[in-house]
Amino acid sequence: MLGTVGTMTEAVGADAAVRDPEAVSTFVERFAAQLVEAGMARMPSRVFAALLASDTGTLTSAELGEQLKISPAAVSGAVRYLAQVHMVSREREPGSRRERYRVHSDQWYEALTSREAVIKRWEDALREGVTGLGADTPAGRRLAETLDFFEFIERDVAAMMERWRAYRDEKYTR
Amino acid sequence: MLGTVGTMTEAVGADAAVRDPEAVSTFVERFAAQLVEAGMARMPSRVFAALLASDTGTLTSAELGEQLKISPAAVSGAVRYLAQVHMVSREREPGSRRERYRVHSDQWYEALTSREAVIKRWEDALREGVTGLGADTPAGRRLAETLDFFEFIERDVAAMMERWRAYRDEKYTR
DNA sequence: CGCTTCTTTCACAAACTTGTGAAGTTACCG
DNA sequence: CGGTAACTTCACAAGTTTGTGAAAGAAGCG
Repeated sequence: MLGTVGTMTEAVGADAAVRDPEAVSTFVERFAAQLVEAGMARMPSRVFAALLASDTGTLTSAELGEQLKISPAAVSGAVRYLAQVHMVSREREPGSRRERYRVHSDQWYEALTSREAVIKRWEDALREGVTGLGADTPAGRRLAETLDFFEFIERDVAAMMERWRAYRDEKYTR
Repeated sequence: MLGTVGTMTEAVGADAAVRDPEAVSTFVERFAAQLVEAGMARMPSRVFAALLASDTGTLTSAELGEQLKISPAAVSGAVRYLAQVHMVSREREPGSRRERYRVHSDQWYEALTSREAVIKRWEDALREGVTGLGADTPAGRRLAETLDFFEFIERDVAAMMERWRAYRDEKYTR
């Protein structure tokens, strides 16, 4: 498999030719390393970084495998994860078996910051804790305040993202 | 459930005696599980949750080991990590060999949200990427916008924490 | 000062995670 | 419909991570 592209008829964009692969690789590995440090698994991190550094913001499974020197299986696993957490979306160009993966700025900022599901589950655990330990105990009170904090953050982050969009529109769509 | 409720003579603190260990344990394990899911290692998560659920907000190494059924070595490792990321502080009561670990709300909120070091390193990697790929390339532009986003977030999170403190003071210190 | 109590360090076995080759599945294309 | 390109699933070997017991290291106390 991977019998070197040959036919460039596909992947129409193809201005990619002159990009310095060395520079791309350097960025990909460095940025991925930071994501790993922040807790993300290795392959998803690398795949995501590669997409970020692509000109169109999209890559096919084969391109990812070749660029990162990993098996199709690894690409598949990484992409499944990334799609699940909404950091990339998958598209299939009609009339092809190839899948394309895309990083959509708007979308992944949201995914990154909102982390809503995560916070929601923390809140649930805290709420149970307040009930279980008693809202009138010292520990219960501490948990309640923590819960309060998360609820505050949650509201405020939404507002922050609004401000970001406004700021960006002001700056870029002009 | 609640098997041995018998020995309530220990835990000298007047009202502290009757805390239901079952309820505490349930909270600790559930909350810790959420922390683990969010990327934190297992032992630090459990130790932190136990501190959160304690009445005074402090526990000794021995208490942690007993409550969580882990070795002193495990406690030591977990606490070292938590102290490093400023989620707990260590204190030694004068005239004792016992170390006490404390969760200080103010402090760990900051630790949780600021994540400054992390974001800073992401920004560095992105900045290098913009330079390496060229600020005038499509990919370079994408990285620049991402960098822009992080810089925005960073500024805004600081303001958000201010608002939280104001809100909390309004609510609790009265 | 030496004893005792508590904490930390270290080496290692067990458990888990990761990425792979290979087989299996899906769906375009002729 | 059959061929085949592309993606996914599976079982497993290699590599990490984790938590432990044992030994070493601090530090109050007598």
